[in-house]
Amino acid sequence: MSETTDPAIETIKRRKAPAKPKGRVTMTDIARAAGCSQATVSFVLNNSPGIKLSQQTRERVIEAARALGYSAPAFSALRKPVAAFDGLDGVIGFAVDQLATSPEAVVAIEGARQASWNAGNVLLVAQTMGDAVMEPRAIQALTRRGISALIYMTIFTREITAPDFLYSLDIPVILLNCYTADYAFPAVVPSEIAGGQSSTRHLISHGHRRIATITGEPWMQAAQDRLKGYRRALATADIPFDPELVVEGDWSASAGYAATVKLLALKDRPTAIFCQNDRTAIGCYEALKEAGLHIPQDISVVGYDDEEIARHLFPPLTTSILPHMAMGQWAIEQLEAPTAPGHGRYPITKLECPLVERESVRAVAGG
Amino acid sequence: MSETTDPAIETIKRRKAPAKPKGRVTMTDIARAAGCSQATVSFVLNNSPGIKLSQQTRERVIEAARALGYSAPAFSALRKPVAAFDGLDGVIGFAVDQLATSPEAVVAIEGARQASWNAGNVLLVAQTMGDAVMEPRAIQALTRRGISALIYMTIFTREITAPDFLYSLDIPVILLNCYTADYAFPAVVPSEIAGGQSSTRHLISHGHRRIATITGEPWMQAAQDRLKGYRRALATADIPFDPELVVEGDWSASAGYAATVKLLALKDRPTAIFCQNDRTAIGCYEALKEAGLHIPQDISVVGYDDEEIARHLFPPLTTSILPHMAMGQWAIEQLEAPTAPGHGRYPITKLECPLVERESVRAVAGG
DNA sequence: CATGGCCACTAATAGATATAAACGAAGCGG
DNA sequence: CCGCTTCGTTTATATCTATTAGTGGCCATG
Repeated sequence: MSETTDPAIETIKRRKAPAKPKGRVTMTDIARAAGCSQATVSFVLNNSPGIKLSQQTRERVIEAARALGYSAPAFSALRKPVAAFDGLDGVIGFAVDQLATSPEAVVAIEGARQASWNAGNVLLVAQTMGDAVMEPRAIQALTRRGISALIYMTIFTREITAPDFLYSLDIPVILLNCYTADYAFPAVVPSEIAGGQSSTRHLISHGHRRIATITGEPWMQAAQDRLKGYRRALATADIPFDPELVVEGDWSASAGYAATVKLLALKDRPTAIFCQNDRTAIGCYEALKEAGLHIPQDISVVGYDDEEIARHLFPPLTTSILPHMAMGQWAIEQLEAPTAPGHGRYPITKLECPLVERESVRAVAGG
Repeated sequence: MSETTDPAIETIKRRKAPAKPKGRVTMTDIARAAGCSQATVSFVLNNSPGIKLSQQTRERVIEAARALGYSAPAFSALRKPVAAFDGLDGVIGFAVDQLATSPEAVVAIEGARQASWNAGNVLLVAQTMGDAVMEPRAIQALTRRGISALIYMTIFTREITAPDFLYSLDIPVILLNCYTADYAFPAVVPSEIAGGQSSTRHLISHGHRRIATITGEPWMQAAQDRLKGYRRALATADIPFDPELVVEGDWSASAGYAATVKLLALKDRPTAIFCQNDRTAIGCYEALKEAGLHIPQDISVVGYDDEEIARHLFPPLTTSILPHMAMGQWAIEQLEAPTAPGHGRYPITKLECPLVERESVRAVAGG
């Protein structure tokens, strides 16, 4: 006896099916939840002109729609593959925790924009403010719009535990200035170790041997790495490491001031100071000037970050450029590469921090 | 013998087709254009898993869909009315011509973000680069999936002819730092006239009577208005206007330098200089120092814009703050106001540029 | 207390989309 | 040459959405 071929039974089975937990939310579902008809839901959601509905009903419907997570279909095929070749308009999302607090975010966005502009890709920027509630909303606002890829940036270089939803996106995700422990996404960060090393090497090559450094807040990755680079450069040049010459700061100008005062009190004063960011260098300048020392005749100073102000200090400060522009470009290039990222394991890419020589370093007299 | 071109049949076919002047593009339309069935279109557009299709067909469908401008429905009711009261997530679009060239854009965005954050609204930023091709794309990337409102900002304060599509949006549009001749949108700009006036008045109130000014590029609105404010302040104080004391610059430091040199060559030197932006003031400082004059003992200087650097000049520069933060907030407040803007005629709102007093102004000796 | 208008909404249905099933062509093994 | 598969697509249909044409209740009116 063939049990599957009786047409009548088949029909019945299919009819029964309407116990449909299809997962998908329909207007009928909303109607049920809101206690009205599907037609009403349609009217409300489309703001159909010429239809009069009570405010009450409207609100109930919208509330129910939100509660059930109703949303328009995505048509994922219509998202343009972010493209280097054709001139069409892909949309790339750029999520960053903060835009305004430091210029780096804007610089990275600018790098990404330049890189994507030629191919005709549009960049949409959203701020997450590192807020657990708003971050998903902000990123949802991007993904709902059918972006082809997402660049996720943090202001501070650091390891992050990516929010869960990053893993379930069906588009390429690139991390900028941060990375995850599981290497699930391509990531790019500045090469702070190399930066610290080349800053220090720069001083060494000018004949300095007593080189002090003022660090940032020690729990920050960047501070650790810049210090590591400093030590490497010393080691490479066979200069013994002297803990006396490392003073802990906190990235602030006032800490730079205090640290410099401390360094000047040493019996064997340094001939050069590597300030691990430009703000610290500002405080350092201040303290040196108060002590009657001239930069760079009496003492050399280098900073880090190449903030706008570094150019306007007197004398202009030799410092290292954070490669945020290049990082933005890199992120886009990854997307445009023939092997656009899926999900797998990716190495962390580090980009160099080039040194800009200005006038705060001079060869040491007896060098 | 023509096999396909019987005119009568052609006509009939054409007549039949327009039976659907619905305007809306459907999958069936795409199918017809791509030479396949509606089902195939559905498969392609949804990237339906488990369905195998030739690359060729896929491409033809996607191409046709793009060509016909197929798009998902927007469900306008689901975009949360930008709301001061409830805690739901409206999405507000922020289009600006350039993000990176000057910090004002970011400041305005920050103002808007702060104002919208509490209400739970998300801000999405797109750059138009003032590009006729990319601007519509960028803004479309915002509007496609439903934003509740659009803020349209330019870097330079000026009158614009708004792109046509701004008029056909069904959401409130606010202009920031620009305005249209037809007053079709609420607009907010800095009150440059009042700013120029209060800068000048500040000098007058410190006893200055010979007050020079170095302008910006004269075709720019801001330059004209600041100059107008300067003249008004003089007039109010019954100080005769002396054309000798107005030197044309171009916002640059080098123009500020040259202009200052010119002013110092006057028989009757000014005792104060109103530089119409901070960069000009930098050049002005330079020239004054070279001439052996001390600020503010020998001569007072005020700037305009309150750029970061104004704080770090020596002496710190008294200048006027561009109210971009406030303008961003204002834009959001308009949206949240009970009478959210539709389309009509709106006055141009001007926000004050507050003066920050630092140390570059001193009362004139015989004042 | 019929009458009619209008308000807020629903029923019915036309129109669109998603998907299961079927179909024809190509390849292939026997 | 036949049956069996697989692939790429269509057919047919179930579902979902938009819209036209009501429906019933409420109120004012005569």
